[in-house]
Amino acid sequence: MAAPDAPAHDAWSTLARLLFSDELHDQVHRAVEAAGLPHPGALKALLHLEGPEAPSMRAIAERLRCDASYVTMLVDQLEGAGLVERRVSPTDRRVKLVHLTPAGRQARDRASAELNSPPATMDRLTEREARTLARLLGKLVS
Amino acid sequence: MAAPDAPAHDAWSTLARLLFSDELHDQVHRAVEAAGLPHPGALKALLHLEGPEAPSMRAIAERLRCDASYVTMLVDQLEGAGLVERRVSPTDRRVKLVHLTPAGRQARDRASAELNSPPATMDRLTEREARTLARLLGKLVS
DNA sequence: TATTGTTATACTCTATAACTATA
DNA sequence: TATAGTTATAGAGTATAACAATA
Repeated sequence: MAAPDAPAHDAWSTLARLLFSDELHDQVHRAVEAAGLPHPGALKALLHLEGPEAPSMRAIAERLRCDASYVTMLVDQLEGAGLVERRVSPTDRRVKLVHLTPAGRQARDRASAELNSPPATMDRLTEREARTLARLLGKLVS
Repeated sequence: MAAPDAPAHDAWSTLARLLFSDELHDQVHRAVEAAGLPHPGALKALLHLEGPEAPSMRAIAERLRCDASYVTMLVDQLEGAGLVERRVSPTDRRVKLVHLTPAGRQARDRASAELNSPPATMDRLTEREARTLARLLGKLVS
């Protein structure tokens, strides 16, 4: 563990505070509403359907770190809202692949735009500072 | 809303990804355990008791953006664990102020230390970069 | 009458266990 | 027999509504 006065410690603890900020909390809820979803769990599932491959129920459960039975309910809701559809896998009839519908793609994009739109406090940074911030954070997530 | 290619947008979307990472998710749960709390909601409440002023039940509800009745249950749990105590306000007998006990202060500090300890990926930044990052993030949270 | 906090209650989110169908 | 998904059920987390005490 880094010393409590190390720059790395300072940077990280500020980041951690941001996690608990009302700012972020509200933004998630706005994104949930923007996509017309019942709760944040459904949003998380929808955002994980980003890639070109339609994942299986089990694959979704593993990415979300939740139980398979919960994915059943989650996909039931999304399917009820017309955002996804289940298709039986051509290679294994036990497996169901979850495909985004056009409406689902729109909902996901709306939610994504809402989540990624910077909050008002971002105005406190100059353009140059924002660019620096993006670069430094990029090193942490890659 | 900022243009999707603006530096502010880049910075924030990277930040958002980081805040939803499993890394941070796991760290929160370790902090919850370090303080001996039943769930993350209680941790959030405990961390909001940081300042010198003991907040009222209602003030906590507003900061946590939850219902007052839930704060009653939350403070019941914290009080049952000996971490806080309710005191009737001297100026308004309807109001109850929530004070940290010495044990509560210790628990909060343990959780805080766990939450603030930087993960391994922080090593990717030089000391100078970390200092810059801390400064820029600091502008966002103050 | 309006406000603070509590109690009683109900709803939502998530997990465990037992079951069906396919491999 | 083992695996993918579903159903039934139970538990935790959170909200709503009615209430008591104080202002």
